[in-house]
Amino acid sequence: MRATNLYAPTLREVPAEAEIESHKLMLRAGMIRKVASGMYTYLPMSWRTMRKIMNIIREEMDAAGGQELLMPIVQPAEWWQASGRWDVYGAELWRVKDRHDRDFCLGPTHEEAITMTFKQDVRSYKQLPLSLYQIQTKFRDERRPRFGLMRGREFMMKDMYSFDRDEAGLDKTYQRMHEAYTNVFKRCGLKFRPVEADSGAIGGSGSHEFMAIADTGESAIVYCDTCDYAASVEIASVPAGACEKEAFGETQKVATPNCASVEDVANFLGLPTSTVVKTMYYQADDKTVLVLLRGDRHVSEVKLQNLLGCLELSMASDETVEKFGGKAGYLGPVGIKGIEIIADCEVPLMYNYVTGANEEGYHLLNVNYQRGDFVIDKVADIREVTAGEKCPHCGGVLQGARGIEIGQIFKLHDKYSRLLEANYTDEEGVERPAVMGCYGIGVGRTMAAVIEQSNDEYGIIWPMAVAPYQVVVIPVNDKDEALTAAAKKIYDELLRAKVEVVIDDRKERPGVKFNDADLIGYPLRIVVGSKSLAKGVVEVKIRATGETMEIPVEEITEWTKKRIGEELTK
RNA sequence: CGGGACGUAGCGCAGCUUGGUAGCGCACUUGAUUUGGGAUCAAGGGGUCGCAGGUUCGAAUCCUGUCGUCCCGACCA
Repeated sequence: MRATNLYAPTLREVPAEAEIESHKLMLRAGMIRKVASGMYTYLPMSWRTMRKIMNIIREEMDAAGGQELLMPIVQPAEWWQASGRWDVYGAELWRVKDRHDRDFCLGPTHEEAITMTFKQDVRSYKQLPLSLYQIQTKFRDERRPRFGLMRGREFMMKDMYSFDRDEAGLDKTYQRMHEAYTNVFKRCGLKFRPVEADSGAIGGSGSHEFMAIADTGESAIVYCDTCDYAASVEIASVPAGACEKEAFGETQKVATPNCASVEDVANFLGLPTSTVVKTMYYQADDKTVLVLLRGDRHVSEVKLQNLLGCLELSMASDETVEKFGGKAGYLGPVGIKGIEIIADCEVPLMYNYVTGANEEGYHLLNVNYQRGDFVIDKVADIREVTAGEKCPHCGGVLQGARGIEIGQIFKLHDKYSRLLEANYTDEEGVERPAVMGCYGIGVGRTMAAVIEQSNDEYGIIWPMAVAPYQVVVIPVNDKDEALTAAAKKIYDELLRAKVEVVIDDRKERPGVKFNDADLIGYPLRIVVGSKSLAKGVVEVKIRATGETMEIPVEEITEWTKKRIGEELTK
């Protein structure tokens, strides 16, 4: 490709809308342009990379027994009503009507669609197991699209669905997909970790998220430094440690003016926040519950929602709180009746702690559940784990990190096959629902994650396997005919050798070409200059390491092919 | 959905407080010189100031509404 024809409109200045490095670089390198919030046009450079990532995914999915198909983006409302998700999915489901006023949605995922496909044609255990996948545009009307391709409303996703006869079969398929995902992300050059995760609105249990490690990641994870345990903080579970036994102190009401937060109270009383028990009212669908937690802990709303089995969970309003006898900012469990009280596992083990007095400006000291100061209806693990705690598997120390969720695998079991009646007949002639799994990869997000992990002050540093082009050839002076002819010859030879190469034949000064080459991130740069040419060599620069070397002109094609081969098998 | 901010040329911004008919840098076009890390000079082109009302002799500027965009939070495969 000649740079004079290449549609890669680079920018010197960063558009004001971009916040994180991958978004800025994709805009600056002329890879994407925004159409509306959360919707982008993929210009040729990003689409080449997207296609490479999709092909890596295809190869690994096919190797793991998958077969590619393509379902419609638009799906009838009836399918979603049948699975119950027409109501459950909420405002994120992008609903549309046709001219007859019939309801449809733009597919955010395809469990219903694939299950309906399956049930049309699969009858017998002899047809199982079966794994089907597609790579397709998905729509989710996100509340807050952000960070460019990281969280779009329209995005590219690979989604695979597996059908097995039983749980044992699903376990095998799931494991195989776990390995396939590991291969995909390795080949993309990512630093990543599979973590135990919540299965969310999709339903089912048993799930791993594949997290690309990056400080700008939206998800917090913990991982063990001595074993392979890793989990999202929302779901990570560490057993509550017993507290040192203390004698019950006498409960006292103390004035704590203007101390409406745990931190204020602890500072005011000169105590650590871990000696406070905080009280929160949550609205779970139509029901209000009271939640108790050690003062320095955070509620995992995921765990709480799973415990309560509710669709919507949010903090209750001040009016609701007061209806139950609470006083916002000074909440406590003592004397509260008529509401379910849920305590995190740590709370019943604590002694002599501080709670609100349900009276503005007052707290209680030396409160003890074990003495019967208040009641608890349910004890459960409802808190987020923090870095520094003990690994639940091996006792090592948990480390904290942030990650970009680039893939997730779920065990769906028979949730959809039962609801949509996707059954097969076994050897005994008994009809059984197929046991399903689903496996997603965000293609654009994977591309963004690669950039997020691999860039410097000059631009993108593409791993060879996903670079839009592998090599750029830069003639350094467009007036020197011998030089441009030599560059053209090298370019033609590389093309013949099936190298993905761009020649920067623009009438620009060398500095402009070098800067664009760094910004776009070609893994290899071949510079043809008059001084080196006089010596019969060209200069090669490796983008990733910055190292430069001189290669004789007649060897450059072979050298380049060899180098690309090495990079691709690394 | 709650909180905050911003919409002026393709991009980055100034002008708005104190109303007088729009400006800077980059990019773009033409010519000349220049050619190993974002050149120089000269001459050009490009904007219903997001949109709609209102106030005023006069609105980018003041008022009201509306749409869009971004950030933080909540939420989310």
